[in-house]
Amino acid sequence: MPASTLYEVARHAGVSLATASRVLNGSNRRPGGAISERVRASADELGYIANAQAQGLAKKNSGILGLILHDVSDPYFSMIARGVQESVQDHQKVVLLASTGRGLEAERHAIATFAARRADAIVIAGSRTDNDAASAENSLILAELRRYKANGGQVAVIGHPVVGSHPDDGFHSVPVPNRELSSRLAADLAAAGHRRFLVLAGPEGLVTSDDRLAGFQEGLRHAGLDPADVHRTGFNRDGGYGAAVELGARVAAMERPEQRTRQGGGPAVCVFAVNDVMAIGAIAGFREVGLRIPEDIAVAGFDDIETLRDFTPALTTVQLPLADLGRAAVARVLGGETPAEPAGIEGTVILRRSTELP
Amino acid sequence: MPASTLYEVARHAGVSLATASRVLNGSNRRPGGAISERVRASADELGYIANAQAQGLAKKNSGILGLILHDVSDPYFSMIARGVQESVQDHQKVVLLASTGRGLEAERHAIATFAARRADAIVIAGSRTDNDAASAENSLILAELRRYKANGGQVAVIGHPVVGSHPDDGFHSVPVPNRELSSRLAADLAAAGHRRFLVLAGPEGLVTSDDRLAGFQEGLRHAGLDPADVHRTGFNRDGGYGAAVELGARVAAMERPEQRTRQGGGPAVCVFAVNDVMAIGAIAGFREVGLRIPEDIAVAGFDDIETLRDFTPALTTVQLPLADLGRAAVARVLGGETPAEPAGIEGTVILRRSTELP
DNA sequence: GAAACGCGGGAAAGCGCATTCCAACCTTGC
DNA sequence: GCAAGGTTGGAATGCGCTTTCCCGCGTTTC
Repeated sequence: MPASTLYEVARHAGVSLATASRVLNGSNRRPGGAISERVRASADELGYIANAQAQGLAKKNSGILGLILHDVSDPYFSMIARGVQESVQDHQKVVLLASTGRGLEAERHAIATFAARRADAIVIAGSRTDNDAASAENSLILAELRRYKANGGQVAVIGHPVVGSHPDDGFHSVPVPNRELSSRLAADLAAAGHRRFLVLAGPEGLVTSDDRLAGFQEGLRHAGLDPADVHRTGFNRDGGYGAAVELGARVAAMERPEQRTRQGGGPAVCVFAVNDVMAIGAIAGFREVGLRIPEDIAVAGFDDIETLRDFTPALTTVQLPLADLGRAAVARVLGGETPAEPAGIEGTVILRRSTELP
Repeated sequence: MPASTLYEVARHAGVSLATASRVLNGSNRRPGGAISERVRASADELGYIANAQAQGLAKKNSGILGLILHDVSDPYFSMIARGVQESVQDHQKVVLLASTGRGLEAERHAIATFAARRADAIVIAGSRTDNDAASAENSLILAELRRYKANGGQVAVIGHPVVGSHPDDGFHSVPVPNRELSSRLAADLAAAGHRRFLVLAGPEGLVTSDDRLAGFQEGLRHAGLDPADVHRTGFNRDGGYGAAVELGARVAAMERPEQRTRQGGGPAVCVFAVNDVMAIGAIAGFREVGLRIPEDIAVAGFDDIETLRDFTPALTTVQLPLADLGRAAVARVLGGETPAEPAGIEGTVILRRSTELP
């Protein structure tokens, strides 16, 4: 029992294909009431379901939005995915998902796949990588994106723009103020009394990580403090864990500068892990080597992942409206209610127990 | 600059449409070497990208797998999504995502949408709801699924089968041994010395929750213990939190049965929250009212969510190979390397600090 | 009352591709 | 050397739908 076609519905209702099409699938010409009734009844009776592929071929749009993520199971991305998904649903479209596992070639491939499916728009989330090793692949990605755009597709990137892209390319972007927020985090931490810092950053060239690092240092400088030490590691939980185990003892042994003047304890060092899962890993690692948070060492993260809100000690972090990021990206490419927020997305520094001083 | 078509490539290479089609998009007839070369070169030069919609229309499959989830941002589902995504990628297909937010009508709509796109297969994850209120919508879902299947689609359900479905329907399923594992958890907890239990369950009719509850009681019975008290609440973090705040004081005041015989403390009650996020919420709630875990009250969860592995105290839970669940579902519907695992999926009870007795 | 007009419905031309026939060609085998 | 069988490339058809164009009809206008 193959699905019934529009043609069958038309015949069953005693009208032409054109008429059936007009009444069932939106057209600017609405056939007369009686006929519409009849067609709709026939469609119902036959259990007609329009073939979206054929429609897509005939009209020139597919109703598909392609979403490219590094990893759906990462809470950062899954939250963005949720925002995208919701918005897209409002637009009566559907989302096609691709996970790249941070691979640039996989990303290029995903773009090509979406292009092949004639996706109306593509939203890319996830940090760009910008270093020599990646430059060849970055330009392939750029080329693919340009071709896609030239064929009428819309592109939005969440976070840093595509490496090498030019404003004229017309790629939309939803900037994430990583730099500013990290700077503010540094300022707040300094204001709270922290003096020495260590940043657990991702690999060099990972733009999000680099931005957060740079912003943090900037904030420190504004506060009149020395720049933080930097330790590069994996941009994930294990990176944070490994670094903590490796550095734990050394870091804890550092002398707290004002220990002489101000009585008493508190951690000598405040560690800023450039994202929450790294921070969680780091905390686990520090504990592994016998350090207490925040008594022996303070830890701050970035993202404010929902699942981690009940973590103990409560994690100091920067809240990012992840779902909104996704929604904003969709608004950029599919139009609709784009509020006055093209200016950007807000975030908030949240100081919690993990960086508390006695 | 519209995308170039196969026809243009063929003309550019001086061959027929048929030949070009045969060399570029897999066919069982491979044209001769020289010609293939030429066609491929032309395609390259013109930047040809096959139109998947047209291909889908001509062949009768779309290369699309539809994935239906309750909520992408829920770590349970996002992990399944990851498994599905990976497998699907291996099959050179693409995944279409739908989130229902636990709405049955949304689920039906998602199925219809996927059917319209002529998805090759549909994978449904997420607990079924089985109660009177849902029965009308459940049968609509069932009807939609049957129609989809009748048109040649494959269906796989992770967890409990579709409510009302009959084995003859031929829907694949990836059973999750919720009952057995909960039973085992109860047994292990009993063996560890716990005697009184409280289950924080989801709303009645939510099959996953009901199964875990029933299994737990069963395990308790086998261990010769009294059945646990049951408190129904939301199947999410806030449900756990609310219940904990509400019940905290009362629960903590309960007398530990063998307190007379065996010296000393330990929690009087062990709380089993039917999923990890509820457990986390419960822990936060209990703390809110001044209770310590596990000294004053023990808490266990279910799922072993990855992000929660570094939680303190480490959460006793049941590990479920979520990504494998997704992979298995894809294997069922798309074939391929289906190991000898159609028998089912394994899980493991993991006793951690959150239920430790002194 | 005739001409101009608007409107509702239908015929038909694609959209970009896979695939079934066909015809021409090239191998074989005896 | 010739027929039978196997290849190979091409013409044509159709997948299910949208949309343009056209035609016939009932209205309006002077």
